[in-house]
Amino acid sequence: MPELPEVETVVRALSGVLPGRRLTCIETFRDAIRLPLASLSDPDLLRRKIIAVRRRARYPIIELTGKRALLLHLGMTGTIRVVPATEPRRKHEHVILHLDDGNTCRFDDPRRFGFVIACRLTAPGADPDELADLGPEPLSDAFTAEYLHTRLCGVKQKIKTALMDNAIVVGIGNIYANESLFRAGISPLRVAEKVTLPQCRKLVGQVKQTLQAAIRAGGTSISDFHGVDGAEGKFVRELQIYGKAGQPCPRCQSPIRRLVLGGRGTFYCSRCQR
DNA sequence: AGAGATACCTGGGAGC
DNA sequence: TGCTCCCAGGTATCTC
Repeated sequence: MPELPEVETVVRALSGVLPGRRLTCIETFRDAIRLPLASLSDPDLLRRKIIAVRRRARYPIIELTGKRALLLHLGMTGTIRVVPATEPRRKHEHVILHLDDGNTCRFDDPRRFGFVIACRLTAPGADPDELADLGPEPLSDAFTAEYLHTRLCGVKQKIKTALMDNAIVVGIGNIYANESLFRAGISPLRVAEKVTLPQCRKLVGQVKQTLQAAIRAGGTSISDFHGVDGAEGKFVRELQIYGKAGQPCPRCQSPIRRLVLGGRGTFYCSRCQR
């Protein structure tokens, strides 16, 4: 499943091959995935040159000339690949961008939780308005203990829910929220505003370390994709708590608990996490 | 307004 | 073995 490290990897790969190419045609194969695909039919997008591929949170942005851009999200199962136009279309390829060098950039997503939309930019290099409400990047200098502590002031949600709120900090999914809270020794059930500044220090540090470890491990955090090219994610081996209900806590050996928070599986040690 | 719940979707695993 | 059921996840949107 694409988490922030995977999106970063995809964006780096695309930025090596797409800039400089022109869009000659955009094919869509259904009306909508997570969002309608109608905005891709705008003829104004064609013949424009791709000038950059970048990332904000988990959204890849393919920037075109004329302050236009394609905004993407990989959802749960989305993948992007660049292959020759002659390659047969796969079952779940919903969008195919045709390039002026005979290649295509294809968006494949079996579960259709992702999307591709066309948008406008206020200036070259700017983020689209659609991303205006996003919080800071977790690996940036803007994500500090002081920031988090201030931001959690008055928040009655559980800390785990708050940590996954993109308005507070972007890119922390369910797996990294569980792992970071365990490593910081903070219960996912703790009310967000009750998390102290020293605890925020631990938490911010563990969020950064966990994400960086995932990037070093090659990204993929669960083994959804084994088989195709054997590219099973290595970070799954480093998980300490996620998916381990009933198993002994790696720190104190008491059984790991599971409950559902905000509709998501939540794993924690009631002894190590307070 | 803030917080919680729900819809969206399908492959894969568990259980019968 | 083959069938059914349930679950996983992020985000937009709804409801209270």
